[in-house]
Amino acid sequence: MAFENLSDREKKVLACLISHYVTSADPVGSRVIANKFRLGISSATIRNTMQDLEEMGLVLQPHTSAGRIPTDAGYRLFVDMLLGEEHLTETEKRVIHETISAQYGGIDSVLEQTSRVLAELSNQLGVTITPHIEDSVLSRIELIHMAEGKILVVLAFSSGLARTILLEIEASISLPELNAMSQVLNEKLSGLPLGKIRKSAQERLAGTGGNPRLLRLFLDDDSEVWKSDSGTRLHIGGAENLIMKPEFADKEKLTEIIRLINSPQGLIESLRAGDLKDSGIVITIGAENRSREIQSCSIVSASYNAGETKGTIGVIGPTRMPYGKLTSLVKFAAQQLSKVLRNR
Amino acid sequence: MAFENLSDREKKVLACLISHYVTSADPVGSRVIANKFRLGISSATIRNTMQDLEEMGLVLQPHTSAGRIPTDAGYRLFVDMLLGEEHLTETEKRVIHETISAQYGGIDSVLEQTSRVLAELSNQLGVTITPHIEDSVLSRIELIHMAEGKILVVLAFSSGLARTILLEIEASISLPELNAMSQVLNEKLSGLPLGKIRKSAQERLAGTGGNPRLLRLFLDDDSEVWKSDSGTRLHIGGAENLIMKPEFADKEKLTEIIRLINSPQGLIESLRAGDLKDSGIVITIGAENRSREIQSCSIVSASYNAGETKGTIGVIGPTRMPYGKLTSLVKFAAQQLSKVLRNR
DNA sequence: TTTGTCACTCGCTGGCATCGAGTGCTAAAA
DNA sequence: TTTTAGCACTCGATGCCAGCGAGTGACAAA
Repeated sequence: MAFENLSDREKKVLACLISHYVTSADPVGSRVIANKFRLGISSATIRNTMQDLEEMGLVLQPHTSAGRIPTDAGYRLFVDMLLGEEHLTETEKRVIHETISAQYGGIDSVLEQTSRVLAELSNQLGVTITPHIEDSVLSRIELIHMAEGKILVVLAFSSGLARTILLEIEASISLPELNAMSQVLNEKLSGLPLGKIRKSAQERLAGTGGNPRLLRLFLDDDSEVWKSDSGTRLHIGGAENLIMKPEFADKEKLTEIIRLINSPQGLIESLRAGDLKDSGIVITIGAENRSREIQSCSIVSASYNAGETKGTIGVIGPTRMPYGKLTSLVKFAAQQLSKVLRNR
Repeated sequence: MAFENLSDREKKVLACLISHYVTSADPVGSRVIANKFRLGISSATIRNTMQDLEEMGLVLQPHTSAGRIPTDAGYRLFVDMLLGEEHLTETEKRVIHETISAQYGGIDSVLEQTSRVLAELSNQLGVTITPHIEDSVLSRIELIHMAEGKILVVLAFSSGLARTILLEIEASISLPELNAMSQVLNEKLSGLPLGKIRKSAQERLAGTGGNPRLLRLFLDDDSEVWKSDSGTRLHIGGAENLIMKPEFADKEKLTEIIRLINSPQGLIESLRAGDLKDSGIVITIGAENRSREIQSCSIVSASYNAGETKGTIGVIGPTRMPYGKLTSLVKFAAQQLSKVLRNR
């Protein structure tokens, strides 16, 4: 759709309408725009313009004799063409900085705090995903005998990330066997990215001897050890922020989104979807989302760097959200996060 | 309060009232009880009885000319004296059994599944806490060099539980130094329960030499390594179940409880409180709860065994809950969980 | 092309009467 | 003495209706 031929006035009216609707949550009438934004045109003119916008599918009337609200397409146009950068206040920057940096306890703790600060400052859902280790390079693998039949596998990645997997094995494994296996794994696999290891472990480890039962745990294509998502964690903060929003006055809707929060697989995909395209901010509006349950919501997300790999953070809320503000927020938080993780 | 002198009839009426109210959520009138439960007495008699119950503070009227609803004290009496064991259906037992047993991926995954199945079968919040390792005996401690300035500490407990802590240290530590420290720690500390280690690490490790910077990480009273709660995790399932309950029609209430779910420290304490007293089922009703935010809710909880230590599982919902059913449910789930964890 | 004006639409609000579930009380019955 | 039937009364819930007002579309004037 070629919306470039929107007149200047049409753009302005759309922008004002969205800007007002985002805070009021009520259909916006021509008079409100005329009074609040002083565009130098009368409400009657604005009415005509709004009629045009409606024909283009950018706004709609919930019912006759109501004001207009933006459609998904309206938001899209706004985000693509009309979005002005909104700066964060110094206070906001400071809060983000302090929250994200002053952390002990590893990356998980940092990400949890980040999701909270995102939620708090946006008054939406704040979401963070642990780094996607698919392309992370394995620097070292350690096997530790925990108890009879239990082996702890520690994967250390050159990005500084660690992942532990507890394996269970029926056979009893002697310490020398374990050490031998550990050495073999390091020789054959370290220096390779995890994704490659998963696909080629079978060939690379074939014929290396060692305890066959133990070996088998590392060979399978779907071995727990090499699954890149097995340790992926999603932190979600601010679920309470959604409750008060009029969009979720309907309990069915609320139920749906709360359920979504608790079964995060789909959400992880939705959030990561943007990563591939771009390393900057990705905004997904309403029905553009893949999973049906979230099609009345928008996502503003960005990637952060953790060593050589990337993770995703973002904000989720109803399509009626302050895109400009959230863009700055998410961008700044992602930068801070990358900075903090680099200094580790 | 001596409620033993309740007449047989009063007990019956209270039990019927609660039983009906639990499913209807509406104040229960005398006529409903007379018709539904066929006690052989007229509604007028029941009215008189209910008046007596109200004087005793066991039921109350939300407003004149409404039926009665149970008070916290009413539920308490019901739970203590009138609770009949309600058996689970075979289907329910099977679902629990299958969900809890067929699990890979360590105890965390099992507990998460457990919280979900509890939520699903109870239609309330299902909650599980990881085992309380305060009294767990350390069987082995391993130090692994992850990256420059990063050391992974692996604690293995004789119960078969493992915990990993990522430490950061400014100094660069050589491999021999690390191994030496590891050996010292094992010699001095293994065989001791974690709680004791925390209190006495300073004395026990004094004068053992080794890299002082490294050593210091294990000496502090509040060292991350020995904190028994640092790895405690709370799994909560079924938040969506609460939304539809009339008790949470008030958005403020709902907000409060959702917020509680996301900041679980208080919840952990509330849930563990019962553990100390008893190894069986603990039922905490309404205002009996410590933390204010949860005083309109009840908790049905039980301990499970994980080796020599214990954890807690439970169900949380409005005081209007089917205590009999939930008791059986939580008890059975705890048994299954203990069984599964023993076979690991 | 823009603006002022006006008739019209339609959701929202508040008042009012009605309904009915449920009670407490009293007097009769057991 | 205890239970029951009957009855007047309370009070929240429901439904209806009128009035309000925000907002529109259309049209004629600027």
